[in-house]
Amino acid sequence: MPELPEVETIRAQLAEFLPGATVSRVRLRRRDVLRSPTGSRRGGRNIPDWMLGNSTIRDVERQGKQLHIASTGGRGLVVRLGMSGRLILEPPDDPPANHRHATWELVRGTERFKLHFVDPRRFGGLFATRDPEDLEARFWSRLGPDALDVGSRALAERLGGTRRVVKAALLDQALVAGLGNIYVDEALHEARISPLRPANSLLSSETNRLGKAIRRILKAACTQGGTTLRDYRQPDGSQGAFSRRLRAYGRAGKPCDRCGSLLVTDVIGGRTTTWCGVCQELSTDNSHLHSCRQAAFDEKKRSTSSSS
DNA sequence: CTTGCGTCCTGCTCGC
DNA sequence: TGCGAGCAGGACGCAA
Repeated sequence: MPELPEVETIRAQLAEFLPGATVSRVRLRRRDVLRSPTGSRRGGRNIPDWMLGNSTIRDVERQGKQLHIASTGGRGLVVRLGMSGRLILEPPDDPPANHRHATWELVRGTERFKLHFVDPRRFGGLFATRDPEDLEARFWSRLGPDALDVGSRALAERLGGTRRVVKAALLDQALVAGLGNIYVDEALHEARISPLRPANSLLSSETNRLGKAIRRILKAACTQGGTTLRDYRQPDGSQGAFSRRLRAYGRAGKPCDRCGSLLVTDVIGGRTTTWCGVCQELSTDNSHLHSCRQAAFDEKKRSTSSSS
């Protein structure tokens, strides 16, 4: 399930191969995967144009979880990966994957390769853009600041503007762009903030911690090539290595690695959420309690590790 | 306007 | 061993 670090990993790989290459042929096997700039799912005779046929790739950009493949002529293609979407660079002798809804054949000098858009669950899609202004107006202006380097002040301002629980607010791409279920749980755990806190109840000390946690975790995950769970793969087929560093997501019932309490789970903001009910505090004025518990936990850890 | 919930879609896991 | 139910989740539409 690609979130910002996964999409950034994909962007970086594609940015090595695509710029300078020309699209010699396009195939769209499932028409409803492509949306024209008017929103139509039927591009008619324009499909090759909307899919960048005969144009040369200039750059591959990212904002939040959205990718944009820009051509030198101004047109572009926003790629949303949704849940199960993948972009696969296919060496000519690679076995074909199922659910290849779109394929681009690319040429650069004597070099030829294919790029496939694969998306079994079809939550993702391709969105044609006419030019950079169109991209800005219909896509990127609707996203909040990119989570990879969101400032703690910007974050505080935006969280302060909504009464939703902080878990739901952080999943909203218009508030901050790039977080999904995994990294929201990780960031809230690291920042010791309960997912149930109303977003506008956070103190500035807490939004500072949260901002730091978001940036640190996303950067670490980018370095590791993302988190691989189920569907996600890099364009070259390799897996991300961040999975084993998850401390909250997917660890319901297991001990919190900060205080030892068992992590709890519930549906919050429509998404399965895992957190520590003890050290991710629900109220604002008991951080002293937290530090006491942590000291006790550290003490316990020291004594058990020294005795074994 | 803001907020919350149902829906889409397929593949995998779990339980009987 | 086989099969069906349940779950996973990003974004959007609609309702309160």
